[in-house]
Amino acid sequence: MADGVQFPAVRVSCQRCDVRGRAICADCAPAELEELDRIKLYRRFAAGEMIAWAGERMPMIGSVIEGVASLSSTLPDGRRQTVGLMLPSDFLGRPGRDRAGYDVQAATEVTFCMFRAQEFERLLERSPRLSHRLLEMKLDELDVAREWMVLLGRKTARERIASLLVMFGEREAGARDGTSGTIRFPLRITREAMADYLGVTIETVSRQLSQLRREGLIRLLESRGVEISDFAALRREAGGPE
Amino acid sequence: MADGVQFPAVRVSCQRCDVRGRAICADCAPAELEELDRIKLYRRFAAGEMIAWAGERMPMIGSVIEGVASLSSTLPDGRRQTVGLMLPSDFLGRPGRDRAGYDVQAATEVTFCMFRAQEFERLLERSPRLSHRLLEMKLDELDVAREWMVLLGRKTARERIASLLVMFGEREAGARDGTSGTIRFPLRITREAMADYLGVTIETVSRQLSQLRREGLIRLLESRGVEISDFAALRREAGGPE
DNA sequence: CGCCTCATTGATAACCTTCAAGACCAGTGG
DNA sequence: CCACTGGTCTTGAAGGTTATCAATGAGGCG
Repeated sequence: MADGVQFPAVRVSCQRCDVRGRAICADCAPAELEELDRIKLYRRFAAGEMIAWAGERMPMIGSVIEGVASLSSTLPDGRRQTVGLMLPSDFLGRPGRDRAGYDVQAATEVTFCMFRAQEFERLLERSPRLSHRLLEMKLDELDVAREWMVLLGRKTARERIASLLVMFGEREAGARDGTSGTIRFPLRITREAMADYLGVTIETVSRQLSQLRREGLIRLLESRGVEISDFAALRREAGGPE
Repeated sequence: MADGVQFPAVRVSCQRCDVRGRAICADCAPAELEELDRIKLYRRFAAGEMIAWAGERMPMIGSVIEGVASLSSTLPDGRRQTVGLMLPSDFLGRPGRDRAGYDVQAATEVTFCMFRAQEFERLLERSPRLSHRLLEMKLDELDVAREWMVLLGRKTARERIASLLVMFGEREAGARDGTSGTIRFPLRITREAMADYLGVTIETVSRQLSQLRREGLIRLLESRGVEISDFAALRREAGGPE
């Protein structure tokens, strides 16, 4: 695990935490929360910084508080595929394993709430609420991973881009279905990160975004912003259940 | 859940079960095993039979005892992607959800050890050993799913076929690494099932298998059998970490 | 035997990658 | 102030890989 040298550790009370209520600690009783509070540590990582390397020891596990971290695998010849985007409240690391299964990289600046793996595991054994919550979260991750398998295995480049925009848009605007108004939000991640996640090249990402722009489905704003005037129309381009 | 009309229910003692020791019940104490024994039911499904439909109620969950079941998603226009192959000992179903997330189909004849979802969940709440085991198994599934994302996102058709053969071969022969001798095993599933899992068409599966055969890396035997003389060579064709 | 499913093979075309060039921007140092 | 550099992004041209369409063969079963 890299030292976040340029970003010193910070202490924030769990009560005031942004993801309290939807992170691993969501169901904790006050006593459990207190225990977590005692062994936790906030740390920040700069955009692009590695948080862990596949196969290396990873003594710290924990929750993403803010920002986006990517999990990715690299083939021997350098081809890379992102297999998960960790967003605020997601739990990073596998209790019971002391080595990272993937490269973990901060895609944006990331604030991370860390626990020493061993201490956390001990707490996990004593707390059914905590382990039940972990199970639920990992089952959700499994569903997301499988949904992404459909995208990677069967969708066209155009549909992949549209799917990503829809996913971000829903997160951003709380835009469940009847999103009639105009949505505008920052993509946050680079074209390369998008390409790695979508299983295409950065050129294809760029071309498809331009194509959607030319067709009036989206507008590209500065500093990686996008504007979607007709969210339902974009969703139709995403090629289904999403 | 479809009625396995043509295959009547069977009772088998957990003690004599093929997957006892690696299924959900692996860590169970005798008392827990007895409880499972009481609420379980063996059922067989014919090859091709649907076990559950995505979005439909799925009142039974349980372990695959024998055979292969596929989890797959279908896009509105009919494109289909298999997102998981459930092999003997794998646990099918998500406790806490009463609807199936995917189409579940018997790819071969399947023997299934079923529990009523509600009864199983009650047991799960009372047994930390059971729930811990479930967590471990689902975390393994998550790793497998992510490994497959790399295949779907980045590997060539040739590498996909080779990867699948390597995966089956390892399962079959317990062929960890130093597999020097000739391996021979049945693929069990149709070309269509392979294609759905690999994110390619059946024609591509067929062509790549023929190509590998022409190059002497594999031999195609009757009734879907394959023979691999140089397993390490095939593994090299699979394009990496596997 | 006819019909069905499953599998193989060929021809053609579409889609996406690869290779290449250039735009834009921020930061740095002369 | 401006040139230079590195990183990010866009766009074009060419080529390769895989999908699509189509025909045929092999095997099982009524």
